[in-house]
Amino acid sequence: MRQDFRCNCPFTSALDVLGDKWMLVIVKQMLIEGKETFKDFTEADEAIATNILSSKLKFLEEVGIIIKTKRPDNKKTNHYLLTEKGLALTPILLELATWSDKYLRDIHPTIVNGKEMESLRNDKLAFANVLVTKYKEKLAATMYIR
Amino acid sequence: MRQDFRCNCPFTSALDVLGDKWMLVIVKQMLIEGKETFKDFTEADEAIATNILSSKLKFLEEVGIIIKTKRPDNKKTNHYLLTEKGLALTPILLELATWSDKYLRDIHPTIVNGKEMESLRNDKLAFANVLVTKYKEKLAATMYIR
DNA sequence: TAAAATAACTTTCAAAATGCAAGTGATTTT
DNA sequence: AAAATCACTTGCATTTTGAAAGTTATTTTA
Repeated sequence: MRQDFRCNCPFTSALDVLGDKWMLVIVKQMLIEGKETFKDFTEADEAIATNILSSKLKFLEEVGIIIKTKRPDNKKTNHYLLTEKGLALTPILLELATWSDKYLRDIHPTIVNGKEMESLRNDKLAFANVLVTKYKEKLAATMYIR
Repeated sequence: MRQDFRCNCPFTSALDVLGDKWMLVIVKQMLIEGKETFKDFTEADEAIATNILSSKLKFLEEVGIIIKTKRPDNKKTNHYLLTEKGLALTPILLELATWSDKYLRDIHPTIVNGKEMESLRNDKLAFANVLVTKYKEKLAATMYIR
């Protein structure tokens, strides 16, 4: 899956990479829901088809947003992890959720609205920092091999 | 074009509406490049096909991100304008551009990097405020009818 | 004021992306 | 050793996207 950019606009170029139904959903599942393995993703609420998942993971890796690793004790299971480039998508994700929270309830009233959402509304930057810190702590605490 | 939501996740729901190649590009063209008319959009760098443009404008209107207006002196030309809900997408757009600026240059070196980008890097919030204020001033200074 | 040009689409058809369901092959687990 | 699991791939139908040409109402120009 080779990447073509429509033009030199930074907005458009971001969307050339991220602008589809799945890319940021997968990143969200990794960052917020702790999903790592192929199976994890297939079991998510969003129910992505395995062939699509496969191609999207490949593309996310090509672009450098994730890397594919294994645990030392298991040759079968792959663990997909966010890189710095991937973790840097956090602010985009949080702005998306903030916008949903405020402007999408009129046409989609069942959007979740729990503690997490409140905490995000309260202090977006702090929320981002906690997420990224926790993610990095998980990486540091676990043995992954490329 | 009816909208279905995959689940109740605020992140995913935002992407159910915005997650494609075109939605946010059109919003960007309106907010940053001052585009208003059907023709304006077809002449942009991104070169959207007219049938796609037509369907996306319809959807943006359905969702409440834009409204379709006319000027009092012209019955032919439509002017598409951002609503509050649409203007509230500004932070998402700026985060996308910021991410491109920092993380996409490795695979796309010709991304523009001028004064605007520097100003955005410098103070994202101020940049957002200027954009939104200017847009609202334009609306206030011009006669549009629904 | 009639003819030409323009704006905003729609239609048609081809190509690409998405999605479902059913494999496959290499580990792991029982 | 057999069964189960994980990470996919394949085949095919459906949906979305895209290019190109056509349509209609309104403006502009000669």
